[in-house]
Amino acid sequence: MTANGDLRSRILEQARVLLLKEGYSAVSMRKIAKAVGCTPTSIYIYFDNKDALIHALIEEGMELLAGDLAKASAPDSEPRARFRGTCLAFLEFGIQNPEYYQIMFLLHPEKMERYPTDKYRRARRNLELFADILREVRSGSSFDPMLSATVLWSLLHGAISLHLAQRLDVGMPASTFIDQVVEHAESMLLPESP
Amino acid sequence: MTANGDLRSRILEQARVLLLKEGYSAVSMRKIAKAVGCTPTSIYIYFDNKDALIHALIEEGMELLAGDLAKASAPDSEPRARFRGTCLAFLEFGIQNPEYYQIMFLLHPEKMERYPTDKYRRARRNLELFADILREVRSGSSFDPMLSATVLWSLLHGAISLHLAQRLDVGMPASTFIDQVVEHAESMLLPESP
DNA sequence: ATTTTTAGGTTAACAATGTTAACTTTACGG
DNA sequence: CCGTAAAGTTAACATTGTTAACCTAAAAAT
Repeated sequence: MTANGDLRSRILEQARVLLLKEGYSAVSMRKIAKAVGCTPTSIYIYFDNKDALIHALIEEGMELLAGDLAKASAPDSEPRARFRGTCLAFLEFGIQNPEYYQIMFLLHPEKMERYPTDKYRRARRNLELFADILREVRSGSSFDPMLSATVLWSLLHGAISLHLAQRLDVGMPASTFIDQVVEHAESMLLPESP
Repeated sequence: MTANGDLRSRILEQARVLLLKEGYSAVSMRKIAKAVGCTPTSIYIYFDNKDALIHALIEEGMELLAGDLAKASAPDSEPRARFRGTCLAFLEFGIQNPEYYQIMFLLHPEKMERYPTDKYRRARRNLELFADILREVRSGSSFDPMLSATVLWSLLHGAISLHLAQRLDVGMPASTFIDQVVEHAESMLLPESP
């Protein structure tokens, strides 16, 4: 049974498929086991518990997002366009990968309490990416780049959250909303301090 | 047994206590029943299912929030101060009532799918409140108040979400972050469009 | 070559969950 | 006093995450 790919990766694959196809609540140890073709207990050989399995999926998502952001923030264009592109990439990721985004950033804290905090260093890396661009554009003026990046992150995260939770007005096209969010984000580039 | 307050309100009360004391996942029909002193099935006489019970708690939270915002947006002060106060009130509500905020705005869509959309009219009412203040300050300039209010909502909601999920840098004081968020929110009042 | 250990996997079970069918009790109108 | 409807309970079902005990096959040790 160890012939065709190790069981661990097959478990992860089917968990991801189930997650993307039927949503988070449909992901149960028994369903994954059935899809993989093993027993539920076998999963516990490779993962301490369901949380650990979900965490592995979070890792996958973080990898994906990091790739998207790295591509968008490649330093081959003007900083302002790069800023805009990176914001858009983050928003796009959330909208196009709702399940990934959900388990990465929207899961109940109580369910994710056991998630090791140091794994979120990758998230911090993304924050630094935004801070770098802000620093580049707003050089000189006295401001805290990481603080501003966090506020920017709040805006983007909130926009994705509301969109995914379908709390936005149905009469408001998503693209219009996204455009407005990015446009507002760009106001962070202006060094106005009245 | 129908002497001391109807069972329905006692169920709600204990559900709220449990929610605030032990968090969402600790709220189970059996625990509520035990706390109230009835059987789990009795709850189903007054609530169709667990979701319906949670929805009733959401109603409570909406009431609370609406009260806070109404107080903060009372038209007895200057519009800009009112705007700042209303933003702060929303942020404070989320931070001071994490469990309420969680079930109101952060619950998994799949778990809340059955929540009747029209109940969120109260949330829309809050949005209109922000839109009104924006309209008042930025009168004249061509802009969509509801769209801007939604972007503002995204910022506030994202800030609360990240704070509640403890995703913010531990070295960053919450008050500093909140201040920065409000300060940035105020940039929406400036009619600059380059 | 034979025994022992160990890693990988299964069977069966436990406790907790939301929910429901069937039964009992209580109250009230005729 | 009887019947009916509401209020509440008992006992169960199906599903969940998780674990203890067992099995099995391969590798290591004697």
